[in-house]
Amino acid sequence: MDVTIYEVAKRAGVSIATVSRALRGTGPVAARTRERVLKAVEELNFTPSRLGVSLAEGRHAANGIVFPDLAGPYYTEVLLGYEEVASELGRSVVILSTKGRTKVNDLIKDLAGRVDGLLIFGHTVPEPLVAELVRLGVRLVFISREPLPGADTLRSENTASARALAEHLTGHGYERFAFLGAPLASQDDVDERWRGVRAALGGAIEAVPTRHYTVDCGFDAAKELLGHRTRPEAIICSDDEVALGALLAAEELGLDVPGDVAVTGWDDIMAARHARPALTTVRQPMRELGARAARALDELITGARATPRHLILSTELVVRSSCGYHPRAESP
Amino acid sequence: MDVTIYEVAKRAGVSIATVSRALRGTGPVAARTRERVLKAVEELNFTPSRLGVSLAEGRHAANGIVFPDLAGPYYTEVLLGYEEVASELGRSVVILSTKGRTKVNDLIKDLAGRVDGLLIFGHTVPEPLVAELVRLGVRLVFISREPLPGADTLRSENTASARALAEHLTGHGYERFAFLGAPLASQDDVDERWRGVRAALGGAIEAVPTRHYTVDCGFDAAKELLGHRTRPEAIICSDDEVALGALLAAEELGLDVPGDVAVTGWDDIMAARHARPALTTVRQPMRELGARAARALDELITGARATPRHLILSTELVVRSSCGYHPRAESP
DNA sequence: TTGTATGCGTTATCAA
DNA sequence: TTGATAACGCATACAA
Repeated sequence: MDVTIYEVAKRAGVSIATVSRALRGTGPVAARTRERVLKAVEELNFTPSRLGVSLAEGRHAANGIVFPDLAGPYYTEVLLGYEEVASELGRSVVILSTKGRTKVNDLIKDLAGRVDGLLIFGHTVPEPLVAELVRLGVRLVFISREPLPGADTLRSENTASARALAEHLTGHGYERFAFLGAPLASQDDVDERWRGVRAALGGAIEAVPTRHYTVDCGFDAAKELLGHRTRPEAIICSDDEVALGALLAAEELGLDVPGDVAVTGWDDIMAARHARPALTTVRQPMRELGARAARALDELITGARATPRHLILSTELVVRSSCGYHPRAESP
Repeated sequence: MDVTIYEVAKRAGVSIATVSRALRGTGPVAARTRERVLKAVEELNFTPSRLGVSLAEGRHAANGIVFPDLAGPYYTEVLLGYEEVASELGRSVVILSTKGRTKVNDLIKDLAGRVDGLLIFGHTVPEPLVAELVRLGVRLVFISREPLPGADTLRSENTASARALAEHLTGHGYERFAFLGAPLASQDDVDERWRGVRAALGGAIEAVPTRHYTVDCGFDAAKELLGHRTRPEAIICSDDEVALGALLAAEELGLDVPGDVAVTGWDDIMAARHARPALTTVRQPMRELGARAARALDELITGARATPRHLILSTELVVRSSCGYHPRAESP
């Protein structure tokens, strides 16, 4: 844009203060004056400079979001819910992917300087920097991370879901399990899932790590795993994408799912419903995580709430056909 | 952040001008002075205010992106390429989804005030507003839209790919076709695809519109279509998601693909490879579209290039198994 | 009801 | 080599 409040003021024959008041309704303005101002605004096609407003107001009216990668539906879904609510609250969303970036710290600091608050996934941001951000008073909300002081955290329930899933599978009569996508480093969500199923299944489950949580990695690891003479009866995957890979591997090996081997996922991404066979999984409310994060951030920023809050959203076991035969299979 | 350049200056015993110069290397600073400044910066943990910098520099160092929706892999992939290159060029990315939004114009104007340039998908933005943005000198790049004056446009080739696809299908011996996801309003890409296959296939193809370009809509429309007594031998879909829906519909109706009916998609999203049967489709370089858009915008913003450019990226026919039996079927 | 003047945090010009 | 100081575009306390 180009035209400033001064030109509007001059054209309307008033001061810039009056223009500002007329536009924001932040003080008394005579009806006739307001009209003149509005007319000038219209004629000049004036839009207040975001920079000027932000500088004067001392806020950006923008939220940031930091994720490792946007490939795959999980982060996208969360982002969707986040952006929707943020926009509703009058805030823009500035994104930052850390995948393959060097100098992540600088990028995040820059981002922090552009927004009023940050949504951060898991352990995307190095711990020392998190501490620094907290110290600087940056409003923070984390998704899928253990609680920490000075920031909100938002998670999905994992342990109980893991038990429910394990029990459903033992109900099918399975006795030998594998957990595909086992955590190498501690990735909070996956870690909880793994510990949950292991607690329920005891020694009957074997951990099989993947390099990443992607279809391809799931495919590779499952192919290796299923090639063994003594393959597991059921593969519990860390997430739906890994599970999708496992499904493909089974098919390539000529194995029937769930006849020869059962497979389950986690998250309930859209493709889970469309997979053949349809994937049994644990539904995680991804969009709601994003939406809640936006609201939580808003509370923190506006000061509606001062003390951090740590929320755990509940999940739901979604039984489809990849985990075994059911009397009445749920339709996709 | 909180500490300003004034505090640094005071601590270092110099003026703010010197601090600025020392930090940006934009003028002569004695070595000893620089050291004192840097030390003060370090001790106070000073980071220049983005707002101050932007106001003084007259630029945001940020790009915007406007898309209808982020659900589905297409926009996500483009966004990924866009953000990556933008970040490489030192620019943040501010996103805006128009899906389900009222007052889209205001949102877009606000966004335009936050960034140095905008990437816009197809006809997401109302034409009058586009004209206004052009008039205001906002740098614009469009993806998937016919060329217009005053902005860059970036597209994938559609017509020739359509012909190649049509010829491949007639090579299978099919004679009755349907185009699923036919354009209701003019949606540029889909429109070109439809016109392309119609030109190649003539009267042998029937247009079947869907409400949206989603799996669900594809499913519904395909179920209806395949329920008829005289169903087509091959369904050419507007895009992969619609095609995925068609695959599901066929399965639900007990129809074999490609035995009873052939199905093809467009885009080559990740799920296309993993579909059963694997989807024959036209690959579109989605990430590269995003990456190129970011570079084009940068050229426009820095002034490296003044005149708009209209680019068409080439596509590739990807033959898998959903379109018919091949002597040596390509592995997924 | 309106106007003046100041602050917001930089960069950059021009003197010194 | 350094320092005052004027932009940059707005909001707002305070005065009139």
